[in-house]
Amino acid sequence: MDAFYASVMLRERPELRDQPVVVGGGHRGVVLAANYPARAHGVRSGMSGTQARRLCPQAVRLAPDYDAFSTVSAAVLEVFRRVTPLVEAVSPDEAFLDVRGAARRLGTPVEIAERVRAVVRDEQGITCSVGIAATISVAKLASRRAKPDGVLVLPPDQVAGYLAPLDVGELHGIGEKTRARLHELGLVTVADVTELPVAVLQQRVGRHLGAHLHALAHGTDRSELTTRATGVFGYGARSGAGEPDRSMGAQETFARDSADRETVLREVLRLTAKVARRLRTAEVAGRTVTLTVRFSDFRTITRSRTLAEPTDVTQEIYAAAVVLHDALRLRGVGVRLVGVRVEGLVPRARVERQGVLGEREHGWSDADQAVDRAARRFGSGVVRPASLLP
DNA sequence: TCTGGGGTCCTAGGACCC
DNA sequence: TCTGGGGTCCTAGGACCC
Repeated sequence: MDAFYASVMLRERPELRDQPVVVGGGHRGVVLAANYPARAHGVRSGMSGTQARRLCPQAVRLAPDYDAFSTVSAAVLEVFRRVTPLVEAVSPDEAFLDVRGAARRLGTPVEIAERVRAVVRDEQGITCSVGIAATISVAKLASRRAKPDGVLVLPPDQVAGYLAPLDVGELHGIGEKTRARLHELGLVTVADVTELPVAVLQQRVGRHLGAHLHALAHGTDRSELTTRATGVFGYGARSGAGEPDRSMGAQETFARDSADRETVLREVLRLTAKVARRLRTAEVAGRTVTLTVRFSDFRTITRSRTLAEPTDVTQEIYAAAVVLHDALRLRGVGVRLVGVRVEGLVPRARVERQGVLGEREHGWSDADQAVDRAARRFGSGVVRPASLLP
């Protein structure tokens, strides 16, 4: 989707279309999306709201409507799945489609692309762009270059010529750090990389990255899709397609840094409850609990603990998080953000709970389930720990 | 009033096992 | 005068993506 979050918000405010509009970027926040007029002023998603306001003070700032994003995201994913079941959703607003099997039914890739674009436009009122190629990374690059509202095809015989003059940083998967490192090595363009044998690349940047970089530069990275829909507002898991997620987590930046243990732990509990609920909804449980703490100076650490068996129980995850927190002995250190993540997820059906002698017949797991039932019936947040009451 | 939140994958060292 | 080699698991950090 083109400028997804901004485009969705502008459906309700069409009069703002030609003005610079920024979604998100409130107090301590970053820009979720900027429409093209705002981008003309240099505003980009991911940029701090402060910086965006400096670049474009006249921009209209809209608060994100996550319900709308989630609805549109699911609808667009459905449009993709009408084309092919081979969909790899990479984010709420983007996916790879393997259309090799759809040709006889739906026509050439370009015809399929135009059809998808028309349906998304007509049904959802937003525009999107499509890149077509034989591999993931080249398709991704083509779609970026097709924006906004366009289609770009890169046939295999044109890939090498197209990639050659580009900066290595344009390759999908080569970020800021790796780009800088490659530049230091004298590898500035994709052509510079293709001149080197894979063994030399591996020797210079490491075995894995070297092989990956070599494939990216030659346009020969993977073409098979993973149907796991990661972090896409949970729709992948809910639709039952593909593998389960590998981890689930939640984190939040405080409105003001806090050095108070009770305040920090209250937030940890709130985040834990949220994550545990998502685990239960997805019918998975996890063994490793990771606590993330970001300090006032932005230094960020993680501490993790692997339990004897997977859990989806709020109090068990929270207990682990508290142990991790207290082991840090923060005492008066300013905390900017805390996060809780559960990894090593397995389907709950596969978890055999080990009985403990003397254990109560009913425990926290029953409490969680009761809370879940109440939430389904009366809305989330109707039952919560007393410490989280306002 | 600098710098969000959701993820995946890789690396590297140490413990542990055979 | 000694301490191999292969594997897995755990932990912490970091790069990257949107």
